[in-house]
Amino acid sequence: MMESSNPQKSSRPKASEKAEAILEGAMQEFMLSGYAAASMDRIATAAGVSKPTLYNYFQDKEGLFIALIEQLVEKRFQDIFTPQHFQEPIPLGKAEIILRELAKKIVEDATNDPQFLDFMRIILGESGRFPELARSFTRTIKATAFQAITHLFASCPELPIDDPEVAARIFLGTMVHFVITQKLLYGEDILPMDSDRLIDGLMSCLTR
Amino acid sequence: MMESSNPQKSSRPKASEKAEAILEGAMQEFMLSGYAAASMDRIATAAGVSKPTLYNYFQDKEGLFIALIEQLVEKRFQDIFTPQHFQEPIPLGKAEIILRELAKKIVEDATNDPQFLDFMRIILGESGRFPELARSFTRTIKATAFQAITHLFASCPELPIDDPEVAARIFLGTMVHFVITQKLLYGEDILPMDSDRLIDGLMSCLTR
DNA sequence: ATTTTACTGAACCGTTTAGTTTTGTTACTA
DNA sequence: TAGTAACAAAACTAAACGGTTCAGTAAAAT
Repeated sequence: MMESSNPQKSSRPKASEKAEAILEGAMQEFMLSGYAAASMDRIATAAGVSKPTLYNYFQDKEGLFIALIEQLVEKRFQDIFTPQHFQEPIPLGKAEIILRELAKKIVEDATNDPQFLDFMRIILGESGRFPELARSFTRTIKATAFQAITHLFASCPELPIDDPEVAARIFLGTMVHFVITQKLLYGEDILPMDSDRLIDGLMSCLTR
Repeated sequence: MMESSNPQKSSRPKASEKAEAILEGAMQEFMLSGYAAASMDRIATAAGVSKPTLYNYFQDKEGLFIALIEQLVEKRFQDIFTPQHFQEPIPLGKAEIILRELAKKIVEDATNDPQFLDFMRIILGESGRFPELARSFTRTIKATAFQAITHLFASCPELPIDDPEVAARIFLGTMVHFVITQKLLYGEDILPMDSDRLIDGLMSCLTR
């Protein structure tokens, strides 16, 4: 009977593949236009799917948007927190190195992955009209990052940190604000600042 | 002849008042709905002005939006930088007090003035589609804040700061990121943190 | 008293929107 | 081979959009 010997052509795609294609099209469109200006027709076209099919997989525009952002939050979460940066125990003397790598990674992510900037823009810009998505982002990504960095500061005797939670806030705040200012708000052209210089100053101010 | 004994009724409002009313209506609508979802009809209604009048004062939706944001950038600039926080020379021993007040002011502004949060959301969320507005914000507000704080760190011998520019980045980054996380992204409910505790830790980490 | 200016309110234009329905085609299945 | 389920393509609805036009009115200037 030879069912579907050729999986790439002429055989019906699986349902999950359709949903994935729709989410991919939605990502393109939502990231390019924002929520309000995004068009369901363009999403369907970008996904290579008809509009009724789109509405068969997702209830409406809002539902598709929420599904997309939730998926992106999870993906970002795994991108950031799967590496071995956050295993215990932290070898003695390694904490500062790990922190420096982490700081560098934040800047590099924002520099090399334009999708990441679009994602930040959407989360921040729509946080008023989609507070639950912002909360999901905060609970999942921000909270985990704070925990990991706090742990890093706390469980390392070589770093005489009075208040590890506050140190984590200073660390993440400095780096995230740097990325927002330089990349999201085009500060690179207006207020140039070498990221290594900032990281050096930040570390020398925290690890002491 | 008794011209216009009653200035509030029956006399034609000045042109500048109309423009102001339109900008006020535009602020309500743009802050509530964002750029794309804002409606020119609703702006005209909110401003108490007919649509042709609206288009008599502003070329189109984009022009009105740009005019509004530019005005808000200037207003915010004056709100923040008119006070006597940034006069020279800095009296000896006053630098740390000024910095603490400034940090407190950032948190209080974000807490008490919901317009400020809406403004941040618009600037960040539309920075991709209106890069010139983001640049204007960066040039006017961010750059001035960096300069002032850098000056504060630099010209005060009691603070042994190696790199005043970096210190300013750490200071502003920590406080702005705190506001973004706690207020814009609802971190207050998820990751509670007392602002005084953060400010204490930040100051003890910077002034040493 | 008359002209000029500024405005309103409503109708209107063409376009676009989210979302639905209808029709035809294609692949799988009994 | 007939039937079914899934799909694309297209047309469609009803509403909203940005922006314009127009007739009429009231205040200001001459």
